[in-house]
Amino acid sequence: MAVSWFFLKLFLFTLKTDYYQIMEKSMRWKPRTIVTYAGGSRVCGDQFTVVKKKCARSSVENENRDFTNPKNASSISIAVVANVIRPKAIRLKAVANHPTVVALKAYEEHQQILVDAHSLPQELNQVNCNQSTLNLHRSLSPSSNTKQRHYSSNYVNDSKKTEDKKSLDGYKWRKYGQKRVKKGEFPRAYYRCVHPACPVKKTVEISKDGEIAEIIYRGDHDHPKPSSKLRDKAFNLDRNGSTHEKWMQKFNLDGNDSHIDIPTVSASFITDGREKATESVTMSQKRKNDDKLGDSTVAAKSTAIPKLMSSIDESHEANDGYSWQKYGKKPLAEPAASPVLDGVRSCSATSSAPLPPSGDVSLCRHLR
DNA sequence: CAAATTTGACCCGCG
DNA sequence: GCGCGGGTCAAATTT
Ligand SMILES: [Zn+2]
Repeated sequence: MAVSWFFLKLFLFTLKTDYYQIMEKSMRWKPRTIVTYAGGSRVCGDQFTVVKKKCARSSVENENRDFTNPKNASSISIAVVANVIRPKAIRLKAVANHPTVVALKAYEEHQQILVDAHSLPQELNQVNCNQSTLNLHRSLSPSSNTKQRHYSSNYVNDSKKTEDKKSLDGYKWRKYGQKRVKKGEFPRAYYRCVHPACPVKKTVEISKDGEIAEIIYRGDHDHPKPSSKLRDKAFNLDRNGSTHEKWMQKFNLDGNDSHIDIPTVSASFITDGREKATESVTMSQKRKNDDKLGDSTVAAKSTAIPKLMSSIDESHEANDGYSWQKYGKKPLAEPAASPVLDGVRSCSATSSAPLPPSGDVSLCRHLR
């Protein structure tokens, strides 16, 4: 009872909290020593070791892409984990038929040009839950063996022609792994920013039915967000063409980059369950073991990094506008009769370190 | 050929 | 000590 009340309170608080505020805070991650890998490069601390990779050819089946079904794109969900109080998180779910969402949907249709999902105007991106979900799907569903891409009809003309593969968040990522988590119910993809030496990583997760999408950002970009000419162009075009205003007006959207209320309907805590300060040691240790490159400068000086989860991810450039590259993937489907899936190490050692000064209650989880 | 993904194997903290 | 769970690695593939 008490707990419920508490949650209710928190929920109400959340409703009042400006979405942007949350996101902004959430993006203020703590810098830390990094041990990242980008493409064939490995970055340890300030060092940069490049590891060349070979190439090969063949075709591999991947039936783990069911969740990319376009029909799932219709579901709108937003998950934002904010460490409001502490390294706890809050999950927000958007109302599917909220005016804003509807407007966005209409706006999309209105877009004659099949603008890449990544190229929508920023203010729209920031609240386009539906699109966000879409993007998630795409993000998690690279071309399948059937060479088919399950993109929404609105975005068929995909990013392949955009200057890069930036996600809505404005950054470029490289996938480096994918796993089934939570009893295999949810596929989770791991991405890291492709920017050299950038420590930021993010994990994207969606439920089987595609209703819940979560994005967890970890780390802090140490570089500016790459610009998106295409997006800017599309935005300006429309804006200058008067249609922009019309639409914005019609749907009561704020034409400026000001705040747009996110239709929140539910909130729940997400406990990490691993909020102990243990990463510092374990991380460097693990690295020492793992690093065959002989890096030992991994001073994993970690301080608790709150966790941020948001399906708005790609829709909120201000938060993560960096570039990422995929550099791995995990099996999603039941490895039929296949050997037990190997476990995966958990490194999300989050600590309960004090919150950042500036009242930075944010959300992020420590990055190792 | 290079860059990006896919994937099964690894690693490791934790219960 | 054992196994699970989750994050990464890195060779194999795909683009
Ligand atoms: Zn970055």
